[in-house]
Amino acid sequence: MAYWLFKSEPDAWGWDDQVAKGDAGEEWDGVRNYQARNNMRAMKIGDLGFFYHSNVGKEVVGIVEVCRLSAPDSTTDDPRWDCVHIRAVKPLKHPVTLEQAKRDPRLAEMALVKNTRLSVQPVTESEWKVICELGGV
DNA sequence: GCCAACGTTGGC
DNA sequence: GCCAACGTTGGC
Repeated sequence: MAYWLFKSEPDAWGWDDQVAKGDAGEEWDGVRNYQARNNMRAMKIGDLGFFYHSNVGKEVVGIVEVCRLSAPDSTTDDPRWDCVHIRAVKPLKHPVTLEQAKRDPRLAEMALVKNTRLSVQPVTESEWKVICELGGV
């Protein structure tokens, strides 16, 4: 079981939009970055991830699950890009802000803190537990 | 709205 | 294969 983090600007695609898709989930399209794509290619069905709101909120708001392996991105004809589908699992009781993550020494090495521009990131098991703890899950 | 950080592109 | 120019992301 691996853990991940998905970033989205809530104005474009937010947690509420994700929840509205229900168990069917939704294609995580639009990624045009090799590192992010490679992370998605490494995902397996059932892997869990955090749903992070960038720009507006700057906080982890929920937990999602990978429900379809990486496949061609329907928003482009460029064969280089593909993406997984994810579905909402549950919200965090208390969203965990970027500020909180920066303040917690246990999260100092987290990609969210160190590599702010990567839109799909791996999360270690210990980081996962810390965020869940802070989020009241 | 600005700008720093970073990734990608393209000329050489 | 290097590196300058450019575009994009995302925090502030």
